[in-house]
Amino acid sequence: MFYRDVSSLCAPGPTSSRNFLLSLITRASTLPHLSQTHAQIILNGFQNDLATVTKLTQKLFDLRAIPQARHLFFTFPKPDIFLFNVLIRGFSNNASPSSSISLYNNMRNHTDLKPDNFTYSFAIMAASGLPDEKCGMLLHAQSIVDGLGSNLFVGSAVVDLYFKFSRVEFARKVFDRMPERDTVLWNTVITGLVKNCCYGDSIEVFGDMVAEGVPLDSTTVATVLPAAAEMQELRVGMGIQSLALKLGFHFDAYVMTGLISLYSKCGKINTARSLFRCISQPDLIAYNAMISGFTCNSETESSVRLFREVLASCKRVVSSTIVGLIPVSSPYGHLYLTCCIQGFCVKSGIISYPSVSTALTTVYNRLNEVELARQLFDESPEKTLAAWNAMISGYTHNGLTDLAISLFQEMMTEFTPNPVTITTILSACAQLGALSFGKWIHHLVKSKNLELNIYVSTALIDMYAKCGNILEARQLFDSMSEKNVVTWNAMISGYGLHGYGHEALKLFNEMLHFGFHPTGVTFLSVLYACSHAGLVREGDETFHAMVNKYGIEPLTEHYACMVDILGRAGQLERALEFISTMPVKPGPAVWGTLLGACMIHKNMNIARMASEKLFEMDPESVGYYVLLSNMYSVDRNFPKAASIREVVKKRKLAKTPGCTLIEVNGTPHVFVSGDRSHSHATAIYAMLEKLTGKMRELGYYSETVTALHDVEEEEKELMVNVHSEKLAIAFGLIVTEPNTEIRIIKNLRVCLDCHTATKFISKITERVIIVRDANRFHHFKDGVCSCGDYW
DNA sequence: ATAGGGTTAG
Repeated sequence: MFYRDVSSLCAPGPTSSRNFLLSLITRASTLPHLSQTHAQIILNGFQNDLATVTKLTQKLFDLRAIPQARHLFFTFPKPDIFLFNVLIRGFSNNASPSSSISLYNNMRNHTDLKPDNFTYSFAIMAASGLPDEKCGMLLHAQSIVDGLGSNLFVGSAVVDLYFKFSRVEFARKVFDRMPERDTVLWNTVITGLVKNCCYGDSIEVFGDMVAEGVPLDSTTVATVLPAAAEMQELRVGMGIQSLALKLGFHFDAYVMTGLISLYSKCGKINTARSLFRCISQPDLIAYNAMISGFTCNSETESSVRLFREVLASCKRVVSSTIVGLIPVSSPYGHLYLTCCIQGFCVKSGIISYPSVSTALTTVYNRLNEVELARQLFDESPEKTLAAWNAMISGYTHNGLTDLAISLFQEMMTEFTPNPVTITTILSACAQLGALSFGKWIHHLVKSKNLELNIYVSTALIDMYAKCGNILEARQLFDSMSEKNVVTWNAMISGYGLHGYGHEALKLFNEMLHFGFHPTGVTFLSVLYACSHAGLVREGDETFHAMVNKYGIEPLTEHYACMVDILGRAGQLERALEFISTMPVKPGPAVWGTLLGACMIHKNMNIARMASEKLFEMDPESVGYYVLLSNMYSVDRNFPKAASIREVVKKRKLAKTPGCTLIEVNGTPHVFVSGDRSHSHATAIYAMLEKLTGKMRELGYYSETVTALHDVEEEEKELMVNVHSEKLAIAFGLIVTEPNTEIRIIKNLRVCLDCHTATKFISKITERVIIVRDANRFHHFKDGVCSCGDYW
């Protein structure tokens, strides 16, 4: 408002020339200073001089005086295209892209003005900050019409625009069709690919750039390094490093920081440390990179020490410094440290930074302190999308999928989900087996052009596999141009889940053929597949390759899986021998698996031994008592079986109630054993009775012996017939069209009787029935189950 | 015009 009365601000002086006024504008470093200059401009009669006003407007934007700049422009009688450009850029740089665009439209109404390459470049940059891509695409088309499509400035802006809207293919097409490409254009493509998680592609483009002899600059190197870091491709990163050394910008501050981050992320913390020591005066960002490097390599002490150093050197600590210090990647055992950091943040006020509270929320969630996490989330004054994502993912990881989904729905009223939200919620869908919700998310992915995001597509594969749609998972897998280890792992474990052992092994070999390095998870997926398909020799070989060829140390899960493979195949003695070779003490998972195998092969001696270990290690878990009791029943040793059930009763151990879910038209229906609460209950029981009759004719009889354990003998047959699986299937038969698939999900393992019954039902009704239980998938068709009655 | 560190994810 100080523009209204300017006369008081300036003393009358000698008449200034235009050049003198221009230099005054350049030198003005504060707003009052500039307004004084403005007064002088008016006094000297230069208020309608284009060059002077343009420069003044530019300066006003530099000093973030947006309303003043706007006022100056709108009171100016005849702006030229250059002045328009200044305004369009100014608004765009000051977070008002919509003002830029309306100014651009305003400009188009002046028939005497012709937009130039700067106009388009600035307007397109502004459009990339809008919520919708349409405006940018229109501008792109208009720039082509005006013959500016091949202009380098315009081209860079267009490429950047498409990347910002995840239109990776569009961006690449524009780039490919540019007749001339300079370093900045190449850099823009590399940056865009990295931002869209196309790390491999960005490295490839970098390679093309080198091959074509395009001059690199430090920006090129600084942008491509994070791609190598993210892929943990140390050798690629080192190749880039040596190139930088040859070209003379290895010691550029941006490059150095990128290298520190590269080595840290590839686990070479000592190299990162010595690079850091090379920097004589590290800036804050270099410190941040080093602190976070220590943290993610579990060198918590070094991290804290460096942080203290930053504090002592009177450098201002920023939120990202703290974020790097928070032990997100290695939270275990750091609850106390996390609380201390939180204390520091509260005292210093840094807690109000969303990134800080989000990182703290994550650590609490990873330490299973869900309530502490939720409290932090609730107390955050500004809830960013990342904060919501952190909390939703925390719920998902802690098995609280229903809370995750309701929080997601709450979030949707404020935000539109980003790739992180989508991967998280897909993981919740996978856990729940919520196929139709997952499909809905898939549509969302398509509408947001996020199919090329490797996290998203991998999560989709995982979701489809875990929700029973293995073919859809495979189609997605085949359509992906870029895959990483996790993608392969997801597909392999999907095959394992469905009992397709040979497909899993085939894929594993393909993966090796393509040069991917298998991880511990890869081997677990392969072993799991072997166990579900009864592939003993293959499992054996895989385990040995993992240890001897790939040098991966097996975890308890790997051992348990091997015990499962041997045990299921009836090689119980070998399984026992295998356990004795374990370098770590076998835990409940290992003995539990062995007990399960004893159950299948009716080996009482080893079962007794395994259960003794289990009761000792894990007395609260009721599952083992059930298994042992069942074994005695099979052995016709009913008194012993009953005595074990007594123990369970006396210690008030509760068995997880079995329940089955079926989704019809997107609505979930949950059944428990003997359930009569469903609105279709009468029809369901009538259907079951009809089916049971037909099944008996075909030779079915209830497997009363092993199905039940804590129920009196006379109740057994009655209850077996109303297991939740059967209720859900009967309901599915009633409400779905003939010949359609029926999919159900059981929270525990499907029992033998239900398994047999489902085979009969699939034959009688000519339906494909897909059952997901706690362990795997069973595909029933024409009286046969894909698991070969071996699960 | 492009640029290094940091939060949320498979």
